[in-house]
Amino acid sequence: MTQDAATTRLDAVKLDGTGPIYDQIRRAVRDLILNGTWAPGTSVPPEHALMEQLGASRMTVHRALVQLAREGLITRRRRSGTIVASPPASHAMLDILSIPDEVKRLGQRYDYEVLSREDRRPSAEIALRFGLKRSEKISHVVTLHRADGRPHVLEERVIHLAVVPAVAGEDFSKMPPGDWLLGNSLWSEAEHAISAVPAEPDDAQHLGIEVGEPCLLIERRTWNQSAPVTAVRLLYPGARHRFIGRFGPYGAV
Amino acid sequence: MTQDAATTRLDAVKLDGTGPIYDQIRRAVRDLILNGTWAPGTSVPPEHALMEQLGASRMTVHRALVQLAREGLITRRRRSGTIVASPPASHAMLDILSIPDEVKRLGQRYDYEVLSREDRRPSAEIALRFGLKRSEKISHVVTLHRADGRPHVLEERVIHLAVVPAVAGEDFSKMPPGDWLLGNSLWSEAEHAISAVPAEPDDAQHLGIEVGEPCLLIERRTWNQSAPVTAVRLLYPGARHRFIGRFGPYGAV
DNA sequence: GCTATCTAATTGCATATGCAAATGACAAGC
DNA sequence: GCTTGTCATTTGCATATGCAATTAGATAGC
Repeated sequence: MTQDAATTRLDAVKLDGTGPIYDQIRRAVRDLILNGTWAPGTSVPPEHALMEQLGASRMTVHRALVQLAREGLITRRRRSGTIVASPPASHAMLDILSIPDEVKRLGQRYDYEVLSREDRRPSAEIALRFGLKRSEKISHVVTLHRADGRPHVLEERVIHLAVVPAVAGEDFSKMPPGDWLLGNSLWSEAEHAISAVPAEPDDAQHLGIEVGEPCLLIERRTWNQSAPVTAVRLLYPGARHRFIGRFGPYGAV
Repeated sequence: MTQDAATTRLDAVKLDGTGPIYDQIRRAVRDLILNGTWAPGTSVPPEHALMEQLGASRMTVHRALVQLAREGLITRRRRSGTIVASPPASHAMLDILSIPDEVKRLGQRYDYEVLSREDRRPSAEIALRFGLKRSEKISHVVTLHRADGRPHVLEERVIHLAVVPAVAGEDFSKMPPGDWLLGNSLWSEAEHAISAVPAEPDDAQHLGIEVGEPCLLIERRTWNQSAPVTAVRLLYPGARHRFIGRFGPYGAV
């Protein structure tokens, strides 16, 4: 079913006069998508409409849209028109991915348990671990994910209440925090760090492994327009997990 | 200094007649670069020349070259023309990178030592570890890299002699195997796997850590046109190393 | 109601044309 | 030799035009 075109207001597209016209158009549309003005699934005005609105030739508009399509922000089909793409669920080696999906892809049964949940200013320990200011109000959630009943990964997460206020009313009983955030927050940038660490006593108990056993630690922080959204530490029992990626010398294969 | 244009034979560009013309051109040029016919640093024929040779309009040729430039395979400058780019030394989180560079970027003094070197068919143990057939002739090299005199990473590598025959005459006294390969082989595809493992006794001794201490293991295999080139296991003391990457929801930031 | 057909909206592609911008090469002048 | 200026080459950008391919939606026929 086609979306209502009224959801993408044509006059929202504004050029900034710097650089080539096609690139001004590209950036204008890109920004409308990234800041959520044009939501995924809504339709982008057809080339003719943009052409008249912006006073550019169709080929110039076309060039901008083709490039956005190659970047994956929009998808285009003849006659149907152009719609805003949904951010890909997974890409490259270590994308933001859903742990339920990750487990199901391995053909295992998934379940999870929220071990603790606190909404308040961070303790000194948590502030240190996640690089927070003590004054920032956050939600702190610890979740254990299981595959076929066995501990799969231990997730410790902070969510910035100022950026994602809706989290206050969510108890993560239907969906673990990572998946809930995918649908309830926007992010424009992420940073990963991978390291190998020995399991601490608490971690070892939750994961059912020996203290000191090697674990793969993935620390991820995400921002939206430079405002921190969430930070997470994912602790995987090292013996059971590998992360795999494929690519070519110039990037994509 | 500009390269001799004679190194890029114009008649080497052949279209295959499938798909849009601009894409045929793009693929034809891309293949000439990837298979080494047009070496990095050599100049690509100017748009006018390709246009006449191929019987396409300049805009069509232009479109193909602009796209290749965006993909990073060529670099273009007005008046100077178009030259084949060198593969980027590093990109994204876990690219093929030079360990000397990695150490120097940390501001530390680099040195290395080749611990062993054997050119022959693989032992059962090595074949298992790298997924080789016992019949393939390989070179097996173990190298310890140091930063400020301290062990930094232990590298164990196999190189396929059939694909990189020149390795037989190289003793890696001037340059470690990874860096030597960057200049003496081509690759079109790579696969990484990251995991956390406990240090084995041998590893622990070389790295100066305790047996069982967590280490980050990076296993990388590279191919050129589906022929295996090299496989390497890089063992980093986990406590001292992290790998960091940054990106946005749609890929590049 | 269901299906086949037609129509028109929309993107995809290629060409031709013209001018702008950057700059390597060379010549002129000191 | 050195600097300065001019010229020609090459890429960058935008427009106008025309046709092809796809297909959603309307229409006609059963």
